[in-house]
Amino acid sequence: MTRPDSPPDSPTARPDPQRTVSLADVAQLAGVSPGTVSRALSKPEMISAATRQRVLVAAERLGYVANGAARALAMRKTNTVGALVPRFGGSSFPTLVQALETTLALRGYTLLLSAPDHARYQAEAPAILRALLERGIDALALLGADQPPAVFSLLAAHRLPFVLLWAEQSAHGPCVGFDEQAAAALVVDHLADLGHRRIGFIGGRTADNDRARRRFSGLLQAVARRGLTLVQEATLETEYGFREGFEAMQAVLWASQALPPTAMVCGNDYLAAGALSALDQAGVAVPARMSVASFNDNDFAAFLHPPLTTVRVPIRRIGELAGQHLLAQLQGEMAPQPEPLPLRLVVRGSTGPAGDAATARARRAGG
Amino acid sequence: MTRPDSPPDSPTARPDPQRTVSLADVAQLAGVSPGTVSRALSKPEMISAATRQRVLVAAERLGYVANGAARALAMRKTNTVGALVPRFGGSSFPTLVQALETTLALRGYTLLLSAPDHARYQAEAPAILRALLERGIDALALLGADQPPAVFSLLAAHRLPFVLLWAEQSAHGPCVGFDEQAAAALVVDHLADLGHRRIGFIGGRTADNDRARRRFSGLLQAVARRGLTLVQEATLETEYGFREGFEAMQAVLWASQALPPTAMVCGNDYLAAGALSALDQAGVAVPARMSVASFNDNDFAAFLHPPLTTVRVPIRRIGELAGQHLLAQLQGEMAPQPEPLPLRLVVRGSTGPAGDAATARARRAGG
DNA sequence: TTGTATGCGTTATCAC
DNA sequence: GTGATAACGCATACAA
Repeated sequence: MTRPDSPPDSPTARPDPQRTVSLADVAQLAGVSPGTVSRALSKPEMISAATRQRVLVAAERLGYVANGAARALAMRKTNTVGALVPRFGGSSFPTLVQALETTLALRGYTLLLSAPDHARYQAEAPAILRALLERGIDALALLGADQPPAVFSLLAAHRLPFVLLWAEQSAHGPCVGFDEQAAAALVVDHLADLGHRRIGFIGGRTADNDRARRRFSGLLQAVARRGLTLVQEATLETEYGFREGFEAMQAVLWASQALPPTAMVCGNDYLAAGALSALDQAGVAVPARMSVASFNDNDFAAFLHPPLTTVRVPIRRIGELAGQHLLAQLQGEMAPQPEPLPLRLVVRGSTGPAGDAATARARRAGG
Repeated sequence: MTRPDSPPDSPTARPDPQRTVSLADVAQLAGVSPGTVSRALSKPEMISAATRQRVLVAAERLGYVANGAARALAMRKTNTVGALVPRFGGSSFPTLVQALETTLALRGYTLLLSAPDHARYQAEAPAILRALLERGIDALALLGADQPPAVFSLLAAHRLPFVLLWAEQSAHGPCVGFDEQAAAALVVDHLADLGHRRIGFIGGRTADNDRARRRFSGLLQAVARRGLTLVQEATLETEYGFREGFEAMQAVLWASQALPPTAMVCGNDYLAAGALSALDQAGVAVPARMSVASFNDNDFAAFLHPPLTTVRVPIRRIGELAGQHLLAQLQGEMAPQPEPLPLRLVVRGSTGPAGDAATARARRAGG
C-alpha cells in the first residue's frame, strides 16, 4: 500500500475524497485484512459472525462497491453475457432481449448489448464481435443462424459459450427456436380448410435472415401440399414494419387487381397491421373480401381489428430458454433438453372466400 | 511470468492451448517488450513503423484480443455506459435504447443494459444500480425523472456522469426530453379548431411515470385553455400496449354511451392502434363519428387506418442526444446546449364533430 | 477463522 | 523509440 494512511480519527473518515473506496479501505476501517473483507463479502460462511458483521458495517459506512474489473481480472470471468442483435427498433427483438436480460439478471449476470444495423454487421462482424470479447463476456447470444463466416471461428477460437436465438438446427452451435415450417403449415392449413385457393404473402427479406427464409419455405411447402396457388403478384418481401406492411399491401392490391388472392399471409404482426390499414383505406372488407393471417411475434396481432387469424409464436420463451441454456453452460451443467416450443393457432373471425356459409361448411369438414 | 516458456520454434507457436493469449505472448513472438506491444496497439504514433508492423503481425497471428478487465483496472475506465430502462417489450423504449447504443458504439463505448420491470425497480433500485456500478460503467442513462430517492445519492456518491432520458427539467440532473405540454397542446388545439368540444383520453399510468403525468397535465391545461370538456367517463389510465388500448376503448364506449365524446386522444400509438380496433369492432366510424388523435412514439401511428392525427415525438433523437451528452461529459467537454426537440403535428383525415363541412369551416377559421 | 503474498493483464512512469 | 517496473483492486493458495 503506497497511499499514506490518513489519521484514522479524522472527522469524516474518508481518507481521500477523490479515490474510490476499495477493499483495503474497508479492511482498515474494520481492523481486518483485505483478504478477510473479500471473503466476508463473497464467502460469508468462511468468516466468523462477529468479524463478518464488523466488515459489513464498515463496507456500508464507506459505501463500498466492488470493482468488477479487478474481480474479473482475478477470477477470469466477468459475469456478463453479450447479446448481438441487429437493429431492433420496431421489431419483436426487444421482447426477446428483455426476457433474456431478466433471466440472466436473476442469476447475477448483466447483459452487454450490441445492436448494429444489418449492413454494418455484415460488413464488420469480426470487429463488432471482437469489441464484445474485449469488453469481456462469459457467453454470447446471437440472433439467428445466419452469421458471417468469421463469427463462428472467432467464437471457437475463444471457447466462448454461445447460443443462437430464434434459430433451428444449425450445425454451428446450439439453437433456441421453434419450428417455423410448422408455424407456416398451421396458417396455410387453416386457410385451405376455409376453402381459400389463391393466397398471397408479405414477408421479411429472405436474403437477410434465416427466420424469414424458413417461414417462407414453410409456406411454400404447405401451399404445395395443399395444392394451393401462391399468387406471384401478391407475394413480396420487405423490411419488417408497420409502414412497410402498409405499402406492401398497397402494392399487392395494385399488382394483383386482375385476379387477386382471397387471403393474405403476413410475415409478422407489424406487417399485418400495416396491411390491414391499407385494406381498410382501399375499402377492401376484411375478412369478407379478403382474409388476413399472420405470425404473431409481438403479442400484438391478436388484438387487431378487423380480426386476424394468427400463429402465436413464443418469442419471450426463446429469450428465457436461451438465458437458461447459457447459464447452464456457464455452470458446467448439461444444457437443458431442447424442449420443442409450442405454437398455437388463434382463429379470429376467419372467413372462407365465399363468405360465412362456405366457411361454416369448411369448418365442419376440415376441422 | 510464472508460466514456463515453451520452445519458441514449436510447430503451432501456441504455448498453452488453454490459456488466453496476452500482451506478453504477442511481445514474445514479436521480440519486443510488453509495453511496446501495448503502445503499438493503442498509441501507434509512439512506435516506429517497423516494430509496429512486427507487433501487428504477431498479434494477428496469435489472434490476440485485449483483456478489457485488465485495461479497465489500469485505466480506471471501462468504456462502457449503463442504461437503466424499465421493461421495454412492446414499448417505444427499444427505439430509444437503439439510438443510444448506436451513438455510443460509434465512439467506442458499449452499452450495459439493465431492464428491470417497474415493480422490481421501485423495490430494489439501489441494488440494481449497484450491480451496474460493480460491473463497471463510466456513465449511466436512466429513463425518466422519476427515480427512487436513493438513486441520485448513489450517483452523486460515485461521481457518475448520468443523464435522464425522456425527461424535462429535473432538479436532479441533466435531462434530454421534449416539451410534453406543448405536444399535448398541439393535439388539443387541433381538435378544438375542428370544433370538438367534448374529448376523452386514454393514457399511461400517471403514478408510474412522469411522462404520462406530464402528457396528461399538458392535456388538462390545453383543455382548460380552450374551454373544452374532458369527459370523465371517457378518461382513463392503463398500461401502454395494444391490448390495453383496445380494452380501454371498449370501456370508454360503454361508460360514456349516454353522451360520448366526439374525439379521443390516446397517450401513445400502441394505445391508439388498440383503440381504433375497438372502434372498428364496435362499428363506430372513424373519424366520422369519432375522431382519434395520438402521440406517435413509435413511428407507427402515422400509418394507421382509419387515419389518426398525431404528434410526432422525437424518441430516437432523445437517444442520440443522450449519447452525445454522456460522451461530452466523459470527454470533459461541456455538454451540448440543450436544443429544444422539434414536435410536429401530422394531420391525417381529421374531421370535426359535425362532419366534413364543419371541418372545412373550422380549418379556414382556426388555422 | 484470519493474515500474507502473489498473480490476473494492462497502462503509465520512468529511465535509457 | 524502447525496455523495465510499478500500480490498478480483487481473489485465493498457503501459512499461521
